[in-house]
Amino acid sequence: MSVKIKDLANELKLSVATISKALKDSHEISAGTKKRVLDLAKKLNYTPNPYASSLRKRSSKTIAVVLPEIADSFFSLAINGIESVARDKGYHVLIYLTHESFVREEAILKEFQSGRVDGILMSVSGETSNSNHVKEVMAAGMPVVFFDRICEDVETAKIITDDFESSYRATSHLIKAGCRKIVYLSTSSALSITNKRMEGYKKALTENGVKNADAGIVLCYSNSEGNYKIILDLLKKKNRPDGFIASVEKLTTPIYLACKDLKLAIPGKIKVVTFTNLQAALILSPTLTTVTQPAFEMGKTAATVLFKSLEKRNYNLKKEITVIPSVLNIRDSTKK
Amino acid sequence: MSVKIKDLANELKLSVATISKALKDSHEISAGTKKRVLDLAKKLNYTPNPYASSLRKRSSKTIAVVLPEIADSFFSLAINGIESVARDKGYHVLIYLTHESFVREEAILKEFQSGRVDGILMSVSGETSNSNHVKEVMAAGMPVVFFDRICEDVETAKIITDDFESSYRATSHLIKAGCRKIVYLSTSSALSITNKRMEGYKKALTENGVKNADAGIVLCYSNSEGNYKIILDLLKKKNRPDGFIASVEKLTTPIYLACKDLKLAIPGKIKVVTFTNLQAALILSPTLTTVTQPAFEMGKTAATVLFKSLEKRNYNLKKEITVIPSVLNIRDSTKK
DNA sequence: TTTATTTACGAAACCGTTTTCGCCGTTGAA
DNA sequence: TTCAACGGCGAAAACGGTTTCGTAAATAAA
Repeated sequence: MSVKIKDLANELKLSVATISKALKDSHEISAGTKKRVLDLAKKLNYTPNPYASSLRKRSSKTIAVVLPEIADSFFSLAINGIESVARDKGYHVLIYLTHESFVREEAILKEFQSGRVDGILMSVSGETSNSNHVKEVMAAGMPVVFFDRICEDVETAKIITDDFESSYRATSHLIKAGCRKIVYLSTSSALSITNKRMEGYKKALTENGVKNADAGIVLCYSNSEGNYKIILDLLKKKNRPDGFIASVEKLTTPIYLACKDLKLAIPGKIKVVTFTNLQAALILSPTLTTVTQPAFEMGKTAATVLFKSLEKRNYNLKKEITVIPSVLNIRDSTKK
Repeated sequence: MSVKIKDLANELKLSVATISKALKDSHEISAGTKKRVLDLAKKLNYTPNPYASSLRKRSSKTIAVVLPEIADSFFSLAINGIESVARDKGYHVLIYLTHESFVREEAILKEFQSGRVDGILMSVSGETSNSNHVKEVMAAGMPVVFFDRICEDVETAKIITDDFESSYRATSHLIKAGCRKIVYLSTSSALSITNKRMEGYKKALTENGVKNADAGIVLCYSNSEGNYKIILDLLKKKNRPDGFIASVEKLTTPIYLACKDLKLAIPGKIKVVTFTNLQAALILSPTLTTVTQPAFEMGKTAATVLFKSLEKRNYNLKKEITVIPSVLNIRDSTKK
């Protein structure tokens, strides 16, 4: 059994109250006593029981990070950002994966009513179209900060990137490179970021005289083989696309594979741009034009905003939207 | 303030003891009472305070995962595996990143003396050569399961892959493909997995008559530009290597870039194999021969083993070493 | 009928900290 | 000299569950 305050108290002939105060450098305790306590604590290797303290203080010094999955390099980087500031602030971070399932997301959030965490950072699942579960936990006094995949109708802080603009830029770039039949490959249609990206895509098209911009939007399922098949079929059509804009990282492999298998040259026959943070974009052949999101920074500022609200109790999280721009890295896959 | 057992007790004119027992379906409580309690609990949206319960039961239903970083696709997959079984078992998972720093790792482990978690899954940092911090927390009764990057001198369960054999296979494959000057690109020399891989590499070389196998081992630093420079310099030498075996994923990009910049054809002038789980290996050009580790499975079984020891108190973690083999995916980057 | 056992529940201790409040002795001001 | 203020500490009540133990009534065994 580990050493507790009581043990220190017995050893030093002091009360537990005194020990507790001494350990947190209270002004009520004399310098001499403090030193005796600290020395003994170090000697006996005392570490406070976090659960006792959390129970009494009604604060856990831990936050939850709720994500769809970590398969994507975006979330890997985001977690790194989150963890780095959490560690600075002395917070612990619990991680929960929804695996893109709404019911899981609901179940996870419901648990947070209990006060297990002091705050929540989340990126919603692809199935999430309803935000009652989030509103409920917020109504119970739990601060929530969204990053990347947000719920637009929930009034709280949101850290996003310029999905509309970057998609608009990427699409415009394809058009300037000579594409006339650009297909936007999407996954979940429920997500606000997907929709914003689609809007950016559509705006670029309509600005360039394309009537039916919706026609170029193709939904891709989750599993890898299915997506390959979809893309392959697209490319086999007589009126095949001459440009792809892939809204998620994992579509890159099926696109490149399908083009290779059909011997369609990139960028000769078809140009490609992907939303991704993969470093390997540099060594694909051709090198891949990407929209890279500021994943690390988004995680970092999401955490920073959350901690700000945890530290100052009257800090208002509502309506605070931070936009960190993505960058379009033009490479060979969209060469004229 | 959220609803607690006392509230339920008052409402139903029962004692808190009865409520507590009813909620966990104790045989001491009649079916009728149980139903009344459960119904009211659901109606009032009661969620138990985890800290109160953890304090009393001296178990937290949470585990810690201590990792170097999540930059690598290996750890992303491993976390997915860990989380999936943790969720099944009703456990929570705290995540800690050492960023390859030994002092961080020490500080993190020290915190676990307090009983914040019931068990630890870890993959040690690249700087970790000494295992006292692990032994210390284990001496305090905390179960630890290593996966992938283990401490060999700590007696506990370890989930590893066949680093020696897979490296041996990869190197032999390069030799069979005609390579005579194979360089092994390593990062941390402290890690047991790095060393095992080096041993596999050396065995393959010496079996094939190479005298000074150590000469082919090159240490790469952590940052990307530095590694690029090292590789570039290697390739510029008059007696340049004709084969690379890269021990970590992140070396892939600098290798391909350097070869491209020097116009050295892969696999014509130099053949490459990398330890990686990157899906993009399929679409590199040439496609990359890889040693892929069973990352998801390793995470999953590490968690499974840990939970087994948590459930049965007398379960012996010592000496239980599980080896899950890696697979060598032969692709074009090592073509004859 | 008496005794033993079971059923269904409550009182209270307990987990390890934090925090309020009160006490005693010393010091400063009046 | 008296009273207020203060410094340094301890007693005890929280925090919200869990668990042990006791007990009264109901049932079973004798």
